[in-house]
Amino acid sequence: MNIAERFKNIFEPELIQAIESMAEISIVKEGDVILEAGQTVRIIPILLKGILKITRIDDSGKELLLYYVHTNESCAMTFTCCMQQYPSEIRAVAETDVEFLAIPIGVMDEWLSRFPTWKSFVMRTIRNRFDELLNAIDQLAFQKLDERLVNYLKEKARATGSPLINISHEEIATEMASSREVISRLLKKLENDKKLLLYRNQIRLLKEL
Amino acid sequence: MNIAERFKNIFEPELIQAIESMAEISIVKEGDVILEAGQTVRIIPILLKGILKITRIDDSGKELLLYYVHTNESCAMTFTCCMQQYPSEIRAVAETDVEFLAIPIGVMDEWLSRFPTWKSFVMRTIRNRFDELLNAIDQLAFQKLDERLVNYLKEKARATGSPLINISHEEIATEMASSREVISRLLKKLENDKKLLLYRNQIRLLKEL
DNA sequence: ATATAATTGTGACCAAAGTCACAGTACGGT
DNA sequence: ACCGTACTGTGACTTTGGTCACAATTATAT
Repeated sequence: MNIAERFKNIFEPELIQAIESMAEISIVKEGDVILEAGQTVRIIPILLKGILKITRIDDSGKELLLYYVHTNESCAMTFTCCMQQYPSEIRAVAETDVEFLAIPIGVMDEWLSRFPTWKSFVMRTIRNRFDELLNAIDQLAFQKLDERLVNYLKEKARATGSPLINISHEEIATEMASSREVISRLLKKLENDKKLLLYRNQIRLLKEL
Repeated sequence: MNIAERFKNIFEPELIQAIESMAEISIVKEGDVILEAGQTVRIIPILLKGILKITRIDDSGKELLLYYVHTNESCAMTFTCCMQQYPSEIRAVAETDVEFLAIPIGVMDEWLSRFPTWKSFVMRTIRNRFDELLNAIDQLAFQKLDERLVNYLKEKARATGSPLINISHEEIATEMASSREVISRLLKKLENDKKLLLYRNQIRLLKEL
């Protein structure tokens, strides 16, 4: 699908033209790091295909999943970072193979005044990310680990569109800033409760979950 | 201090004029709720005096302090909420007596395109609030309660500009989504370690903290 | 095919945090 | 001065989650 076709419902024609003339298409493989914490933000990504995973890294290297960026979405952090050339606070990794439009950050300021649809897109994105960060905070502050795990699995399934999740217990533990043994035990309990099925490097969520 | 004087370094003259013609000044007392979770956002507040406390409320009523809004600052949530008239995700309470400019949300969209200094103010605010939410997430995900408590106390002292904090253990427990007994014990330990002094409804932070 | 590495399962133990119960203390109002 | 209430301190216990140790299983590479 070309850019004009894809965005004709959310961006005005002049903006689509501007995007076509300024943006480059980037393609990265699953697992590739798009943006490392601390790096300076150089482009605004708009996803054409695939899923980005946004995580927060602790000084000691521990990690926590914040949210996913889906097709036709962008990452709010880059908007605000790029306005003043701040370094990134987060890490963005390709959760699947990913194709995205890379828009140079220099146009941000001008587009914001010039294109109403860009302004709404930016504001909508920022709002969604705020909500997701608040959701992460809710989970951490108010939920126990077993509830967080169920939520994590459901989100993962929703993001990938499949109840079959390919991941090891170790990876889950990392993304939830917990430890492998604890996750293994909680998963086993969920399996005993007929909420899911466990395989090696794979989990099948059942409708009971 | 009048508005023109106060904002002459961050807002352009036309914007200051616009603010003067559109904004009302509101005065609220310590403890007053400016915005309740779920309420629709009707104004953008810019603080002239005092401190706002922004908290997140759980379904079950549990609470968590997110951040403070200081003089000359605004709250990013309202920016993004008001663009599309969403209900508020957070509660805003006057931590001290507060005086603020109430700007009707209708002007937001136009000002964003029309005044470069308003655009930077909005973006800077959003960026700061993102950072603060990320900080809250770091605390919850990676720090133990005793470290969080120390951090909480330092923030409180910084916000109010005094090492003498007027608060009960119960209130601290609420704002940290913990329980009173645990907070009492941790505070006692900090007192034994000569990091602070405990009084009734009052805590004095020592320089050793 | 076999060795090696990665993954999973589990028991035992520990540490952190929450809960319960209750006592003692300080404060505010009459 | 006295009473009722809010606040603080603390011991005992429970739950949750993290750590250690080690076994069993499955995948991968040579």
